[in-house]
Amino acid sequence: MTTEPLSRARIVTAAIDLIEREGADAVSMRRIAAELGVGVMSLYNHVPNKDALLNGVAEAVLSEIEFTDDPDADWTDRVRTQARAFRQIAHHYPRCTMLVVSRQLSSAAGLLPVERALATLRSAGFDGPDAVRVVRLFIAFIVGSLLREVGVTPTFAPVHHRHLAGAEAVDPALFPEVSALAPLLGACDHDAEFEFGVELLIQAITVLHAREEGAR
Amino acid sequence: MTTEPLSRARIVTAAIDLIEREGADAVSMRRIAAELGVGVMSLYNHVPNKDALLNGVAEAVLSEIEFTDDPDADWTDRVRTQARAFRQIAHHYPRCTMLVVSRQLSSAAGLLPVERALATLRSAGFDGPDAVRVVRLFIAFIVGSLLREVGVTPTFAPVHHRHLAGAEAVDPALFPEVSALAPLLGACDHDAEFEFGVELLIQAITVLHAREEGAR
DNA sequence: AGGGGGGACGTACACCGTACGTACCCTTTC
DNA sequence: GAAAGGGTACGTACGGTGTACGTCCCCCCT
Repeated sequence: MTTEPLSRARIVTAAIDLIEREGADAVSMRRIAAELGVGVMSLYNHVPNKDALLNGVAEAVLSEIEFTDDPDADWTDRVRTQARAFRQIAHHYPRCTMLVVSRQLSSAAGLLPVERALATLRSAGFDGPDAVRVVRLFIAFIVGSLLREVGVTPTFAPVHHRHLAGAEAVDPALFPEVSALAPLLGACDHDAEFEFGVELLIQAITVLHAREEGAR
Repeated sequence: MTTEPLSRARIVTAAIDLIEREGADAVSMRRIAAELGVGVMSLYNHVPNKDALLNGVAEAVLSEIEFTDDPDADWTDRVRTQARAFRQIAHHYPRCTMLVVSRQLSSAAGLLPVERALATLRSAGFDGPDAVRVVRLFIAFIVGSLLREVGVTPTFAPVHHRHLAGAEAVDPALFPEVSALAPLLGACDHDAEFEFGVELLIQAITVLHAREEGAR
């Protein structure tokens, strides 16, 4: 049996697999070591501590985003594409999403998406401050969307037909709107919801863009 | 000494205090018990387990949002006000924000904000599906903003002048835009950033609103 | 007065992250 | 060839965690 040498990369991918298979709570150094058929303390030869390992996981996931940027396309299309690319994480690594979103990584992995977004906006004619503002707006929207999609943020979905028609659903007297719109709130087409948000944002920054062009 | 009887409420507020004082990592059943001058296992007479306790914390924080809704105001003003009210949590309980945002609570506490938002939008003339979409859009934006504000989400701030002018900052060859805009990325006026986003979103849904009115 | 239920508490267990010491192997140097 | 050195794997051990379980005591109700 060719037991290839332990390495940071192997540890990180083992952690990712474990998280996707059993959830973030299942992650422990012992568990990962067992997964790799290795002593617990051997991990520490390649990773300073658990926290750094989780940062590694976040970076690895983040750096798998495929940015196929076509510089000739319309800037709105490029923005659309980049936003969708970012959202891919939630599909490829649903249970790692929380991790990616909830640790700030000062490494290069985290900077690439920003670089691309800024380049797109700058080349479209936005000035520096506006480009930064718009990027932050998009990131906030995408992060919030991913969290909802991953099932973690308050979807604020009502009790969602707890199994049967649990009569204890929502008190229509206290929450008239919520209970009236319960069917809509209970279901969520994440794709459609995301696209709606992206289009709305793009349209909004388009008028910002027009204003800048006009002022020029 | 009038040692008032242990209660779920007392436990939850002790947890909130502890989190705000020492951060979420400091929370342990033993720690909270010590804080209350009480045996560890006594807590379990009022709270089924730690997870439920943290849910209680999230609900308590969430339910402290002050919604002073003026039904006579312009609907855009009401939306603005509600968005800002939600953001207040980040200021009152900065270190609890992550908790509020990262657990889905199916209790009534989580439904109130949605109820208010839906009511505002419906009374402004949005139909059901659009109202739900818009609420979700706003929640995504606000959640994402709060996470950034609380310092947890990838601000994607570059190395932020690590102490001195650390020459290892950002490679301008790899990240030209990021390094060019580093001063802007390094600083973030959260208030301004939030207002920018809210105004842009409101403006965007205003045209959606106009379209609906026109079709009527 | 007696009985019963609920709250407070101590002990115990399985698991966690990781500091530290040890044994091995592989490479480099004489 | 031998010796020396460094990096890797590993076991043990410590202080911490959540919580299951059993015991005690007090208060209230009959």
